[in-house]
Amino acid sequence: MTLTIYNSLSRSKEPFETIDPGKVKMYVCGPTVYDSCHIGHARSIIVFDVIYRYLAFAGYDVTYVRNFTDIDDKIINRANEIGMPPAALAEKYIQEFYVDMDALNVLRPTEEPRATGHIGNIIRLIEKLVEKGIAYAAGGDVFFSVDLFDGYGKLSGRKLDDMEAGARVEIDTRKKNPFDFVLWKASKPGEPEWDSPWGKGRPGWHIECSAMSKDILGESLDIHGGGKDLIFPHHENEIAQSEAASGKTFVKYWVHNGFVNINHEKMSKSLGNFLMIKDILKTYHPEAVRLFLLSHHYRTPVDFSDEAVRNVAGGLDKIYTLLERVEKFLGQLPVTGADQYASLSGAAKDFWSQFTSAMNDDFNTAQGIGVLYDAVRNLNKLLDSCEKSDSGNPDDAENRRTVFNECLAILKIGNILGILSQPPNDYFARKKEAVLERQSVDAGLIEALIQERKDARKSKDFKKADEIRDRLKAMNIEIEDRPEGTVWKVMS
RNA sequence: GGCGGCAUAGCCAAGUGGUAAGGCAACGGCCUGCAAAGCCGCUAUUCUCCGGUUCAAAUCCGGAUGCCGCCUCCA
Repeated sequence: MTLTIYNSLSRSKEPFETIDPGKVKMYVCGPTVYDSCHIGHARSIIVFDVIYRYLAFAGYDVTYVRNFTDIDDKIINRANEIGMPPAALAEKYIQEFYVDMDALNVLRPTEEPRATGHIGNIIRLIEKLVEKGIAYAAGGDVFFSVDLFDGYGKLSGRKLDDMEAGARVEIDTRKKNPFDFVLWKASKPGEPEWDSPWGKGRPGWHIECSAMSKDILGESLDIHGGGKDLIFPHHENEIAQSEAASGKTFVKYWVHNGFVNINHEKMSKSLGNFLMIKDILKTYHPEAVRLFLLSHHYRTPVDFSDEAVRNVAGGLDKIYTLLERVEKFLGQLPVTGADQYASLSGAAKDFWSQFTSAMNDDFNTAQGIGVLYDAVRNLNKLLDSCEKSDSGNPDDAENRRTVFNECLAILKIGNILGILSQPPNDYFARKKEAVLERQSVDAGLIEALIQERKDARKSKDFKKADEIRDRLKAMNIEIEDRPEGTVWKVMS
């Protein structure tokens, strides 16, 4: 089955055919680095991280570019507020961005250009537009003339005539059309500035992406992604600039992810309900955040609530519990590697093929996660029968092969989704640490209580044993009496 | 005013013409000293409502209601 992708431009799913066979040129709008990243950034970046992983897995040679907008009004304003040079502020948040992304197990793109590293290219692109008569200078600024680009509005479905000029933004009288947007902005005293044919200034937001994508990927891209809110005006303007300059189709597939709401409300400054990644990760395991975001189709809105994430975190525990079980059974977990796909057989192969079918249908990770849980249940069942010597396949070697295979399929699915990346012990240990720290509970105390309970059980004092168990439960600690001894876990 | 989206069980959520995935929660069973974990079973004759097309509709078309987003920096 071939990959189909929903294209915002045609508003329909289309078969994915790359410009150059076997190669994918993908550009995704990265953050403007003036503040910490919030859960909305996380969704966008995780969605495209999974798309990147999947395309690479599918055998494409993917060049993935994600930029940093490191010069912008917001950065300058914020820098002035706190009395910091704009460049230093940008650098600070770029470093913070990497901390968040590494924590979320996001792969580094092929290239991560910064706007300030492409000023020369940006100026050349603007010059080209001015030469073509599509852009015009006015008092140190340069504007793009939307009336002179025929396709303006084709991505967002807007017609210039239908839009309310000046409805929410003051009309600049120097503009020929109120919807003309700025390509180059004259600098005010004390602001970061670069020399240009129009005087000292800095680039407008939209032109940065057009210039950087062109420099690194060329005039035509396969995929351009970003949040839904970027469709207008940002991506509409990118199309206008790039296509006006090159005369070629800028992007084949426009991919946009939906928003994250918080308790049914949009994140906004006025509500003060921005959830920053670094704060969320204090409470939830990063893979739980990934699994939560990916359990909704990327184009639909997601409502973030503690209850919803906690439910998903429970599901992740379940999968790691299985991995722990497999590790015990096999001695070690299978290692994922591209060459091992061929070895998948039987049920493992079926699950894997169901997963890729889901992914081939416009990256339907929600459906794919359903397959993952099916595979988990199946493998648990198999281990149940393996552990009972009187039933199941008596051939131990055959059982081990099957367990290995099915576990490999699960890990491969996890690898595409960017989860199940840790040894189960580390996963549970990390959860334990987080909770113990939050509740200031001592692990030694827990061990002591478990030992005390063990003694009580040995002497058949079940009343006392149950009391200890209740006491641990009150501490959010759950215990399991396994054949090999009692283990404890933190409840999600 | 213009453009667009969504409505599926107690909750979350897939499913875009062939007879309702999955997760969480609840309940019954196996297992267990009792639990937990795991497994099995059970949980939507039905997909906001009203019409229409079709042998066949949650899926397509028309209408109604409700919720939401974009048009301003925004992932």
